[in-house]
Amino acid sequence: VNQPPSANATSGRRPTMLDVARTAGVSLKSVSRVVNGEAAVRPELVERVNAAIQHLRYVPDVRARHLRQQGSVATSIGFVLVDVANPFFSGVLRGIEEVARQHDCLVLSASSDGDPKRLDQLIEDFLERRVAGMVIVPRGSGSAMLSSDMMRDVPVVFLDCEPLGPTDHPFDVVRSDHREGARRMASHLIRHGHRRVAFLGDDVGIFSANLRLQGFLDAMADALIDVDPALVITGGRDATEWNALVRAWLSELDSKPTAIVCAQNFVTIGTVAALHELGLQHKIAVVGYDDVELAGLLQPGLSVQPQEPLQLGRRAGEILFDRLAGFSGSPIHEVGLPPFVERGSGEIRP
Amino acid sequence: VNQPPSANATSGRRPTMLDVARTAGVSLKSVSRVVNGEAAVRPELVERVNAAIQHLRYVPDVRARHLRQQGSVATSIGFVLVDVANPFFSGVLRGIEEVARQHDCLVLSASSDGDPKRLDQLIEDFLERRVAGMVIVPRGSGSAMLSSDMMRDVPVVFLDCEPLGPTDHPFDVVRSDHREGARRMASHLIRHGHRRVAFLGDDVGIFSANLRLQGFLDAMADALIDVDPALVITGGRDATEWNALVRAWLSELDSKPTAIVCAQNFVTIGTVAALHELGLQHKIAVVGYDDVELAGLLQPGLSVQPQEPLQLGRRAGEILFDRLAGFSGSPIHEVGLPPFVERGSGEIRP
DNA sequence: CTGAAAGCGCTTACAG
DNA sequence: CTGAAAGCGCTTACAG
Repeated sequence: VNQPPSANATSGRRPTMLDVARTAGVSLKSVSRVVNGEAAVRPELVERVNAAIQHLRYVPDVRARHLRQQGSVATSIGFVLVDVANPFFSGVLRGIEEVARQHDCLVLSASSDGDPKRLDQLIEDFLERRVAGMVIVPRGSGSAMLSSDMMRDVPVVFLDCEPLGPTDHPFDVVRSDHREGARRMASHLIRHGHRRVAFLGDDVGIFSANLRLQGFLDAMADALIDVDPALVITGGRDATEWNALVRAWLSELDSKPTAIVCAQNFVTIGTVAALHELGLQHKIAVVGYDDVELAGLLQPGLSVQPQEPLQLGRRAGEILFDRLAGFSGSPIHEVGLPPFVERGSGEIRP
Repeated sequence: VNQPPSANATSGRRPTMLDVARTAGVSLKSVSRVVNGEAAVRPELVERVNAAIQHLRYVPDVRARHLRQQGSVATSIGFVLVDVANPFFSGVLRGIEEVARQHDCLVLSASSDGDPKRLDQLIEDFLERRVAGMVIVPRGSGSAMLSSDMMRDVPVVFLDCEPLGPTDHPFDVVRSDHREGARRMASHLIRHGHRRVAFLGDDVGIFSANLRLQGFLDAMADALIDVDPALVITGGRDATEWNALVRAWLSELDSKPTAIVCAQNFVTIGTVAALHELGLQHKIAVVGYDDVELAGLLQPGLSVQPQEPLQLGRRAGEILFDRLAGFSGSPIHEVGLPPFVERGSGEIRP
């Protein structure tokens, strides 16, 4: 697409360090010294080399550099997330990126869509590229990678989820307190007089979704309320599906819920839209896990249990780079939860 | 963090192809053949090699592979965006990622925050990692990279923006029709009876923001309306800043606008919040560039000129891989615009 | 069908 | 302060 530079020795291929050395009339090693900013080089040589670099538009090849250096410096890390188009994950990515930048490190990211095969494939892809470390959202049970020792020598921080299964894992974890968050949401509704409280969320095969359901059940049990199985719904994939699902569900139901716990941002968006379309937004109380843009401007305002995606990403990044710097303490388990936000929808009484 | 595998020859370092060859009792080249799925290998050898690979948990090093292969296959591409936490850009990233996946290619992405120095730094970082191609949002005037021939041999697709300046560039472009979109928004408001129409947007030093302002001015000129400079505001950085800015601006203004064009998603969110907080949401008409989550559930619903981030990303990715496959037609300029969406806020009359 | 040698672009370890 | 040689982990080009 672009034109090659004015005639020089490197027609076609990119100039190499040897090309620079020849142009500058010095040895390969001297160029290497200049490129890496090593002190002990005669200023006049530095001049000549830099001139040659400028003239040839030489850009060093970090892949070649690291082939010999082996893993001495981190040049890129990997982030396996579920879907980068979900604002929760893109917020986390931004947080990781900020920490990586401080270490002159770039982030390779990819969406697994919760498919364990794809998750494993991506982890392998990252290993093949020799990322210095990985942040992984291990959603998708049955991952072979997570249980193998394939990732030895590569620090891993689990974010948002942990692998399911009985065995403990040796990795660091950064996530919100899914169980306590959901418990808090449900008991908030119960405290406002509700007993027919519904739970809408992702498949319970998902670590975070499972804990959130547990938290919901905790609150119901604490209040001695029997859970009506007809009020526990899972399986929507996006906001559009949840909208349709909620409308069908509410219209078929004999005894409607007076309050709903939405366990995730897309669930919340679909459900709130459904309630508005049915004209029930002032009748049925709703609380959502994850904050949503414009939530405060709805009528009623949407009460939520927020997460702090940017902060989660930063912490995961910091821990990862601590590991890369040699920190070898026992696995870190950072499980936090910002305060619940009341905006109206969660304070509707039955 | 993790334990090394049971005793084998590669204590400490990752196993190499040579380790596999020794374990399997074959030559280096035979392992290479098996790893790359070349046909002409005796089945029994394939067995032995695969067993050794399993045993050692060997993962090939693609960086070493490509050192010799040079740019024959694309293993990663770069995406320089403005802010991955902005849903517009994360949607685009998702679209690029989908196309890259079809080519077994990973995406390296990074946020420039619109800083030209950072933009140049990121482009250089990507070149150093020898990405096969790049999608770039060239926001930030004064980039040296974009005007140099530093990127020769590396296909580049510009997304959302193009470099500012008099000179033409030889790169492909995928973006929405900023000027026409904004013209449409303003003339929609004018058609509903407004003459005091305000424009709130990013700095005019930004390609897209500039065009959107032009489109606004086009519509005003077409309607023979003089633009009041007090009604053209730029400079907010995020929704929170825009909210404060709009409230201050509206309270200081003698003659308020009856309608507002918000040129970007964060501008829209901040402005709509400000109007709601001032109780003016039914008094002043608003239209926004970019669709926003929950926009349809507000009172009144938010009318927008949407973009299709996923689609933009996909097209940029497709064009990039066409170039990588050898397509050498003249630069592609894809400038599209989905239909305007009426939801109420843009149809308020003065 | 299999393998020994040279080379990709750089760094390390060593000698001057 | 400078450079020639060996090597990082793989592939290419060639010979058998």
